[in-house]
Amino acid sequence: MRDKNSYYQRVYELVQKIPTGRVTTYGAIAKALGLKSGARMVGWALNGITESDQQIPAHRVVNRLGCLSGRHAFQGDSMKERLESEGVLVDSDYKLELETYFWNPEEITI
DNA sequence: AGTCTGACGGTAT
DNA sequence: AATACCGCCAGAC
Repeated sequence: MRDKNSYYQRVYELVQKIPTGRVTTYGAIAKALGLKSGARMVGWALNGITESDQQIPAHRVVNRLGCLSGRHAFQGDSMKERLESEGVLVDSDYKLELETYFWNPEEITI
């Protein structure tokens, strides 16, 4: 098993596996990685991404409320813009229907 | 070296 | 049902 040293790497890989037009939550990622409550660490890992690493769709990662908690790390509403560009309807309050767009990261663990 | 915060989540009150 | 507090790991001050 990967050492927790690769924790960031795992988060990046998982996020890159998020299908277009789909979103996931920090908790789901943390859980998929085997952590119980490393949701904060997931966000921390994504903190080193930002749009500089646009190859990593960090904008597809939202909190369990379906709110774009990390939109502040993007320039203005670039996060919302991208999601809408992928077909994800984002509410005026930077929220979306998790039930509709939620993607389970454990799904690829098959 | 110690303390606090941080792109969260769950449990307790 | 809503709000508050605690827990997780790592980094920054």
